[in-house]
Amino acid sequence: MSDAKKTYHHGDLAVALLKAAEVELSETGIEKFSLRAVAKRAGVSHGAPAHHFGDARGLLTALAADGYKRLLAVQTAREVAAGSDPRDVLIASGLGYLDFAQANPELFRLMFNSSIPNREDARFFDIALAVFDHLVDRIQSVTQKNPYEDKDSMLDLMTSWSVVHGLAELLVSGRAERPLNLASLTDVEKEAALVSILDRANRSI
Amino acid sequence: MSDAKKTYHHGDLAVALLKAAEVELSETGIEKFSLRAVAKRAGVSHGAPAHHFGDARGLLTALAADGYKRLLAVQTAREVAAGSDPRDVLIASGLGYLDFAQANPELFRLMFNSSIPNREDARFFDIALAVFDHLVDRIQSVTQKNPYEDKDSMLDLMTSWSVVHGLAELLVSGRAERPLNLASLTDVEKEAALVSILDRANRSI
DNA sequence: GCATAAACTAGACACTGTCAAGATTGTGTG
DNA sequence: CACACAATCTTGACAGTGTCTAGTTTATGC
Repeated sequence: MSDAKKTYHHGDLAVALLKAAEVELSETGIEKFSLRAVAKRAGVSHGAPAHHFGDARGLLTALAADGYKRLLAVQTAREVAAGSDPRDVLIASGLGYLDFAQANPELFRLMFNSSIPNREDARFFDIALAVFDHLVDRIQSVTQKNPYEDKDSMLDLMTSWSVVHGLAELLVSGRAERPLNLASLTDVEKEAALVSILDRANRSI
Repeated sequence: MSDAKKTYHHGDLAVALLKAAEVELSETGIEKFSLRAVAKRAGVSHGAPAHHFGDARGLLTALAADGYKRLLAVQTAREVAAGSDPRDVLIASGLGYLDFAQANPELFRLMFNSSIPNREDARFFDIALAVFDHLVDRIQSVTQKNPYEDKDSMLDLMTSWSVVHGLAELLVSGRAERPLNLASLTDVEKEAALVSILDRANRSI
């Protein structure tokens, strides 16, 4: 966009549209998201996105899939900084989940709170499964059992996932604000509170 | 609607619109919700709802507030059937939360997954607070401390809320389907699995 | 160099929520 | 009972939306 000539053919409109869509999403929110506004933001006609993504749903599916990729990256970044104890790594993985949600609230809502993304889409399905399987690995490191084979271990996984996801939802929607008195907490105190919650829920593992 | 004469003035259009809105919501989903379709369903012109609810957001705020009332009712119904042990009552309260979510998935999503309802609206705010305070009571019965005053007790509350809410989200969105193999479970087995998850997360309380 | 495909534009269509103006009906006051 | 007034509802208009189609421009392969 910056130093690109204004040619008829954009060059890499697909990625430009994804970037524009994310900015549009984070600024206007998912309910007021407009495909035409995205096209305008990318400096292109309102019909252009169709050729790359089919329809609005296609664009948002691609954006959500990219979100999963970044979610996984944030989680693994947290994990490597956590040390080697499997339980610590599991908690760190959860903190990465919370990091991502708070840093990209509208994208998070697109990924989890809306039925817009097409979950049958291959690329979306694969990366979403990869994120789930990553959690499977984290749990297995703690329980020493494969959740896919051991029923109790899968229940542990669902417990762990539920609390992390639920807490993320409560944070993103602002519902955790008052109960946890977040406004008055430093970043360190806030993280301590979140760790404390994750820890309680995972104590039975 | 059934035996009502087709008069110019409807009589109780407000409640008729709420009912129509809920049917419309559950059938078409929140993303394709249409105010004009609701008006048509109620047999009234597209401009009629405005007089009772202002705009679409007003109608959906009222519907969401009604949802909170019913959520609370489902929870208390579960609780009275649970006995007297505070921990059992807390788990039962959570099961009521899950009951409501699964019985009214789109309404649940409207209440928690969208920024459409106006949370500053007095009626919405009051009933939502009542649901939260109900949880406060349930936790206090277990911890013997007031979460509003005792920090640890509030962290217990947030843990409990997070897991219930997160599990509800995973159920409603279909993400819990495969991991828990829900399709092959009887109702009794399914409830046992859910109780098991809630139990694990609340074990530290 | 040229046919063909890809990329993009521009206009049309049906649909949406909201607003304003007018028609109809209920209600309270004399 | 009559009548003014307010509440209720209809109708039409407006700007905005996503998607479709036809046409224009450009890149690519032979």
